[in-house]
This record gives sequence, C-alpha cells and structure tokens, in this order.
Amino acid sequence: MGYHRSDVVERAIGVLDETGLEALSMRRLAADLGVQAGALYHHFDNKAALLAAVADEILRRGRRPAEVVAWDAELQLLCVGLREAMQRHRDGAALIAQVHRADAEALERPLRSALERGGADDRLARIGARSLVRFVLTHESDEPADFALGLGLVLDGLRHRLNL
Amino acid sequence: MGYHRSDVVERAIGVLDETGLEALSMRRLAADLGVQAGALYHHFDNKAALLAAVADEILRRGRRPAEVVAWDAELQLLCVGLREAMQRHRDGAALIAQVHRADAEALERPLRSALERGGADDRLARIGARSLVRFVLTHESDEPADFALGLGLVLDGLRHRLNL
DNA sequence: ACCTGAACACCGTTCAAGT
DNA sequence: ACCTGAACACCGTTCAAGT
Repeated sequence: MGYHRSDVVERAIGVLDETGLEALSMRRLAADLGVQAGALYHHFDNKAALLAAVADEILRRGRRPAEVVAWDAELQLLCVGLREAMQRHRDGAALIAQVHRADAEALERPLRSALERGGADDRLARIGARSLVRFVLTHESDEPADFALGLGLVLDGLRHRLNL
Repeated sequence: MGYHRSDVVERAIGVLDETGLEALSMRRLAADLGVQAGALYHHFDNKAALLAAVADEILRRGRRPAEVVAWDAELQLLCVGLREAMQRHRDGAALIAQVHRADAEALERPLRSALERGGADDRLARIGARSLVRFVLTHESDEPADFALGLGLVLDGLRHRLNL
C-alpha cells in the first residue's frame, strides 16, 4: 500500500542493472513491484516518461560540486562526470542517449555555460556543447585512454578557436 | 515464385522511406511483399541480418569515386558522403548507427586509411576514424553549417596533432 | 486515488506441414 | 527450395470495474 513514483524509479534502476535496458519493460517492472502493468500508468504517462525519470535520477546521483577551474578544465570535468554517471549502470549510456534525444537542453546547458565563460559566442557554445555531449554518449565503452584522446581532439578544436 | 534477397532489401528500403524504422517490422515487410512473416527467415537469419543488408545497400548506393586530395580534405569528403547517403532515407542515420554498433570496422576503414596517409599512427588513426564516424552518425539532423562547424572542430584537433 | 483483469493491437521467431 | 499457418513468448497501452 502506498508505493510512490520514487519507488518505481528506484526499482527500474534495479531492473536496469540486473537485466539491461532491453529487458526493462513496463510488464517486467510491474511484476517486479508485485503489481499489474496498467498500474504504472497512474504514476507515469507512458514508458518514455518513466525512462526520463530514471535518467534524471541517475544523473542527479552523479552530480558533483562545481570546482573553480579554467573553462576548458571545467568542460573536461563535466564530460568525465557525465561519463562516470552513465557507467555506474548497465546500459546507462543507451538510456541517457535515448532520453537526450527528446530533451537535449538539460544535458548540454552546463557545458554551454562553460564555453561562454571561455569566450564562445552563442553559436559556438551551442555546437560545442552538443558535440561534447554526443561524444561522451557515443564513446562510453571506449578505453579510458582512448576516450581521453578523442575528447582531447574536440577540446583542442575548441581551444584553437577560442585562444586566438 | 522467385523473389530474391535483393527484392526483400529493396522493399525494406521502400517501407523505411514510407513509414520509418520503427514501423519496419518483419510482419509489415512480409505483408508488403504478399508473404507470411516466417518466409523472410529463408532469406535472412534474423531481423538484424536483414537490417545489415539494408544498411549495406544504402551505403553502396551512396558510394562515389575517390578523388585525389590531401588527407584532411579526403576525411571531409568521406564524412560528407556518409552524411548524404544517410540523409537520402528516412531514419537512415538511426539504421546505419544500429548496424554500425555490430560492425564498426566497415564504416571506419576508409577514414583510417586517410588518417594513416596523413601520418597518424595506428592508435590515432583508429580513434580519429571512430570519432569522425560517430560524429557524422549523431549529428545527422544538424543544420549543414552547424554540421560543418562541429566536424571542423574534430578535424582541427586532428590537424593540430599531425602538423607538428 | 489506486489497482485489477482483461482486452487491443502489435512484436520476433520457430516449425511441422504442405507444394 | 520455398512458403503457409499456427503457435510461443513476449510488447505498450487503455479502461471498465472494483476497493
């Protein structure tokens, strides 16, 4: 009696970690909660809304206090932080990427701010933030050194445009 | 009565263009061909194999003769060529990205060659090719100018590492 | 307000049986 | 060799009816 939205989200993260994104169905999750599938629709409009809540929670847990550093170092910190939040859960990158397709803004905003602080105009800040977020989302399973090298490529490109 | 693999692939491209990747089911495609869904499994092991064949055909149609240009110009040509092949079909990027997850090699090889010609070692060629292909796959719906700017970021990073 | 039970309209895949 | 018909084991979503 009386389980809440947050219980559903937490159990969904559990199912995600245990069985992966493909197996995270409304029916499977409902069974896990000891409830009929239809009952979930009293807490979420649809599966996409549920997955968005799960992604939010994963990112919330991954958030760390901002440090006072140069704009390019901050970009790197944000990218690595996003990467680590994703990597804490099975199929984390696939889930975040899916949710990101519907709402790119939330994920990209902090990167855009850092770029603007570095002197980027609106357009470069927008494109740069987008490129970096998508880079992190798509290179999730790279070796750490490969990830760093690839990320460095994009960051170099940005420095090259902002430092002269 | 003699319809072949190639007929199935061609019809699949038709269904893709008409209704999108989500609606491209084995059952929908079979109905379109006037056949039972099970019959498709005489031509393809499973849906993934069928989608791989569809992706191959889309890329084959997009292939253009190689030009003799500098390594970085060649990279740009390859990326734009891939982008254009994808954009010729509804959900082309989503389809190619999905198939690319199972076989990254085929798509990345020509880019790796160009990078090696530019003096990149094995590792930089591998990472660079990967970053570029993933960039093209994920920035498919960007405005052309935004795409060019983002791609330029990565290319700048590569030039920066190879020209000194 | 919250949940059940049952339905609707789908999936991918397999396989005996037919031609 | 190729296809049908039917099944198996699933999906997301809706909704009257119950408490």
